[in-house]
Amino acid sequence: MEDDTSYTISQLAEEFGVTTRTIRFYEEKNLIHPRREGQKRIYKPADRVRLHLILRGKRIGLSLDESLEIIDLYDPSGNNKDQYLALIRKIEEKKQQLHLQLNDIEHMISDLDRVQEQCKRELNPNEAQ
Amino acid sequence: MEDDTSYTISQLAEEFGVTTRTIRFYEEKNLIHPRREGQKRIYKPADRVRLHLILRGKRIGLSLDESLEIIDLYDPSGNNKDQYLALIRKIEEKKQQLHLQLNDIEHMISDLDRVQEQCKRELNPNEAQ
DNA sequence: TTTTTAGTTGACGTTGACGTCAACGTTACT
DNA sequence: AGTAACGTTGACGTCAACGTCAACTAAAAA
Repeated sequence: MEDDTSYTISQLAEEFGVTTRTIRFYEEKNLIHPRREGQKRIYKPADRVRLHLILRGKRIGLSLDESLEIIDLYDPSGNNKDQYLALIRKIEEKKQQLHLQLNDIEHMISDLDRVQEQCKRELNPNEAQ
Repeated sequence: MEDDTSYTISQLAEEFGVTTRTIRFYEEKNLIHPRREGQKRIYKPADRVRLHLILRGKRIGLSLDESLEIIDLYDPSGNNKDQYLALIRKIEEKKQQLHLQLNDIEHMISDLDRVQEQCKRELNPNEAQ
């Protein structure tokens, strides 16, 4: 049942539109941990997912460290009750942050909507608003 | 009818939780243009709004240049038909970008929701889900 | 009048996130 | 055996977005 697909560094680079340098840099910063075959890196689906999460994080303005924090929330690396509770709290915090960002973006969009409407009114001053 | 409120640099810094250095830096980058009284900067409500927009941009991961682009969309600095049409298109593009970000964030939130639910299930394995 | 208390202008330092070589090692063809 | 094509490890460069510090000015308070 385990997926034995694997990728080279340039395959992933191509797929996600980043350079190989970038991917190696992420490894240097401990965001990804590909295995080695000889001296070459080989990437498994799990690594691909991590890369995907990092890049999604980047798109919404997270730093690499922040993305790493979120990725770490995915692996329940501890197994006792307290750690689960702590994890749930952390996740709650992250979600709140994200909701704040959602708010900012929604405001920005509706601001732009207003400006756009104003523009259109300038163009057609005669039409009923 | 004009609002003659004005602010010092440190008032704004305090209000928005940034340093005065940051605000001066934004001026150096042509994001804000306060007037001078002697050699001191004096900030008007319009400047405050610009600062607010910049910081909102930062929170959602925009660069200063990107924020500036958006801010510029607010001032219909041109007045002919073509310029309005161009402006409307630009705004549409920005909105689309923002919708993509919205999507990323929503996905991230629902991912975290799932992880959190899974955590809770680990804690109470007996309860009906 | 001296001393705080803002504020100002440089100039240089720093940090994060990579880019850009250079020098080298495999593997795969020809 | 030679030569591409792809990979590797340093090491250094770069750019944005500030931080830090020094040396100065102006106004206000003690």
